[in-house]
Amino acid sequence: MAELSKHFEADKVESKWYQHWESKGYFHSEPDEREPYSILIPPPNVTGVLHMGHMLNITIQDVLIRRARLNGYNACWVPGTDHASIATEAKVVKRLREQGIKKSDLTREKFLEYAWEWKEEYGGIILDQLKKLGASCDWERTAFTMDEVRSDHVYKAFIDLYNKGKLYRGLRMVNWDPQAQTVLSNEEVIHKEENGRLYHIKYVLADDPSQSVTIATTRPETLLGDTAVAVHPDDPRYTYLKGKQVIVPLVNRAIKVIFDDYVETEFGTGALKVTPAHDINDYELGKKYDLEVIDIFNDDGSVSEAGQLYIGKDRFEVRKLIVKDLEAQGLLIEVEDYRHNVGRSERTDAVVEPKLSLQWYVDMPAIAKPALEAVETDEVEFFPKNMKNTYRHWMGNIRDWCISRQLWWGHRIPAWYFEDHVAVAESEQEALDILKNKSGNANLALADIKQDEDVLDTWFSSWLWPMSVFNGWFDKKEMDYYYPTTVLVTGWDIIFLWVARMIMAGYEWEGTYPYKDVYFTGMVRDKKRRKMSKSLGNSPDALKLISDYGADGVRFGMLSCSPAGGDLLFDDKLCEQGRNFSNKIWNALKLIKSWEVDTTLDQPEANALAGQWIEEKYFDVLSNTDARIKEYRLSDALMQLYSYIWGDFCSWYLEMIKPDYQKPVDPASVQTASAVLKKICIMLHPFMPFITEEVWQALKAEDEVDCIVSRYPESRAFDTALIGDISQVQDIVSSIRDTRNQNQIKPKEVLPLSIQSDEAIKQLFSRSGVEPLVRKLGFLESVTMVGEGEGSGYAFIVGKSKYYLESNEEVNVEEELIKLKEELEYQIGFVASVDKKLSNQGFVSNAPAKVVEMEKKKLEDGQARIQLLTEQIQRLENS
RNA sequence: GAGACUGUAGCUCAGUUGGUUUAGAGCAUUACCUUGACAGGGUAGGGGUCGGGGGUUCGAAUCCCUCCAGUCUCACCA
Repeated sequence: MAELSKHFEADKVESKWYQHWESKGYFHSEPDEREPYSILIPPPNVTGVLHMGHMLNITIQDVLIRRARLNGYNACWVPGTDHASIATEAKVVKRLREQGIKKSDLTREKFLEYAWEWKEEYGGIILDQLKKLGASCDWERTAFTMDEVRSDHVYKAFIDLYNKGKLYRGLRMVNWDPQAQTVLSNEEVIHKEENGRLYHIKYVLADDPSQSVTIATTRPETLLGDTAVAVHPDDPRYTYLKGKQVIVPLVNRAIKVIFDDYVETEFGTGALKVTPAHDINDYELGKKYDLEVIDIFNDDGSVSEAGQLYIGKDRFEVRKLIVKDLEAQGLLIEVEDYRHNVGRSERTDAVVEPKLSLQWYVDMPAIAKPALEAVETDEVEFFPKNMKNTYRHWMGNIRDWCISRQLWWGHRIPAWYFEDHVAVAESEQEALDILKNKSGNANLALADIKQDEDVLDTWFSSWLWPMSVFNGWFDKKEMDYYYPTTVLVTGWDIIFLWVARMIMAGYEWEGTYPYKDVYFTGMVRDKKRRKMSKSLGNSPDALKLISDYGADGVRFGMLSCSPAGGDLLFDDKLCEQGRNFSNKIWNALKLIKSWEVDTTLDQPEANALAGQWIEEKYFDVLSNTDARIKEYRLSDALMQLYSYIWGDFCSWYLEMIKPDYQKPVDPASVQTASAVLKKICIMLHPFMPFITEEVWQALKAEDEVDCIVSRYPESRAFDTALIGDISQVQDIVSSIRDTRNQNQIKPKEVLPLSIQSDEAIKQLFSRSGVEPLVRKLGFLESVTMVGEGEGSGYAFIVGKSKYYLESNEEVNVEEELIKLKEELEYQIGFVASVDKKLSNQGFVSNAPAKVVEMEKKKLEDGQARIQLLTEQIQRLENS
């Protein structure tokens, strides 16, 4: 074998193995007789580039899928992207504009051509980036929400819901994004407190200009569309307004005054202007009092003809102008600063404009029930559990889902119109037949009917993802095998947008859940707990991180701070730790490989014991890790492996069996060390696939398979007595080191040790290999059993036994006494607390026998230590 | 406004139905050691009255009440 490099060279190794795995087809899955383990990627936007959230998400999914593969499941991880209507259309429009092309100059078909071009060019970038992280997705299955198979599902779902009466077209007040010029669902509107102003404006009475009423509004520009002023019926200040009309300033329209207890007398002036076209509450008032609805805005947020004034100017510009004009006319009474909630578009950040319009809706209460129950009963299990609360609350108050979007990029709504008639159909021809029927006009031609111009909300395709990726409605073969999938891994921020709707869709069409478990990851934040964002510039470059720390290092970093649900405070340091960990493993391999083997040597007892121990401990860790992962506690699982590999394997085990400098080693020890390191590779592989494959390859036999497709060792019982004994050995060795440390004795200066022998000690040292092991690790010349009162040198206590490290140095009696007395004090306190417990009759009679036993043992041990300490103190004082 | 969650070492967090040596881990920190596996490594240490206050219990970080601080979700009154 070629000389191993000083450090683990991640970049070379990663591309090498990824290509190898892919070319061997290890990531690909086909239904077979094995049990499936399937995961669907939460499809990232085609517009996206890899960011920290993806990295976390992908790493977790890859851990689960690689683990399933190693456990012998037929593991299938389906990747893909979603078409992201709003975001993608915005990017395409921008790109066209840069080329001097206006969207409005293009036909729908031409625009879509450009859009597809854009998608082909950029849509795959993020998937390629996932590969850099080591994602073992089945790339042959890569899906896109707008490809043919997926689209077929979307249309079918729409038509089916419509036919079942669970989808309708209705006139409603919607959230309008004037920048993207489309409607948004409630979930796409982000409400935040912002600084605004409350304008007090005077409306004079129509029949008596000397009298007036002053209203308060945050949006003076909407007065152009006012059709009433409202006050509370019991408000004594406004009784004079009964039966009166007031004049809308500037436009000079006479409107009526209405009296409704919706108005809060406390707020503002207690008088409210009513603009039914531009406020949801005003709209309700309008309906109640049959008010005129004047829509004063164009789709881009500029004032329309209906506004009469400021026509064509933007709403925020108009706000300024109108304030000035009101002031000029003496109608602006007061302006006060006011903090209030403003809704902005999640995608464009434009202030959302409430707007009345005709849109398509899904009747959510009609389909929510089974999905709510499924989560309540843990048929679909949430990790962490408390996400159930959030889910329950939203599902219990669910509102209809507005699914039309006034865009071109997406699935065009399969609805055709003729006059007032609507046809929802798979094809234009079918729609024509329906409309002929509905209108009673048999001569209706294709040219007479018109398809809806709008497309569907992107989530309307995403919610079908668990079914559509397997072509589930048109071919049962894969569907029956892979569905329901095993687990969904996603951020909690899209629980409503996506997760809840997917569960609903699962029950609506398949009668069962889309996945058994949902693992909600936290949001990645920076050290200061700020959300990672482009504008803050605090989001590390994902690819740079990988090149700096290696994919394994970054995976380690992401995982080691990823409690489910909580925030994840990201710090480069964690990746550095991961990189160092890779390096540590690499060097363990180097060490073992560097040993010269002498086949004539027998295995020393100590090495045999060490080998047994590290093997038993392996199975301890294996079963522990297994339990953690079942609960999706990946961070814990990884920490277990980290401390086993770094602590037990490298720091203890390798030191135990290490031959003296430049001495050869026996074949059995190398054999065990290699075998355990190989098993470590399998165990760690899901977390850190590259380093483990590399090390595995260096150790594996010619005819052995690659690490990625090998099998986990069967979990088995392990020898707890042996593990306990070695743990005692470790305690003894640590105490020896501590004693040296505290007394400035060189760590490797070879000294004799005597032990005041007792039953426990005899038993421990009767195990073959214990004595030489203690000698080797403690740098001891000899280990001698002595009787009570014998032994000299630095004394220390482990368990309830006394040890003496003999040294040529003069023992500093005074210092030694101080230490011993401190220790004695602690032990006395300890024993007192235990004794207090045990002398409490309530405790002894109520606590379980096991607990009482434990306390008695604590007491005994403590008392024994007190005795040893007291003796030692006396001895020193007398000397 | 309604609800949820969190508060444990300098930092990030574990602590499973109240009971395993008078509270654990990782990182950071301190001292010492180390030119032969290790972008360092090793060894050992210091550091917390578990947000405050009550209560239930033989026993509370863990259960209940209350206060304080923070985070988030949903809904929103101009």
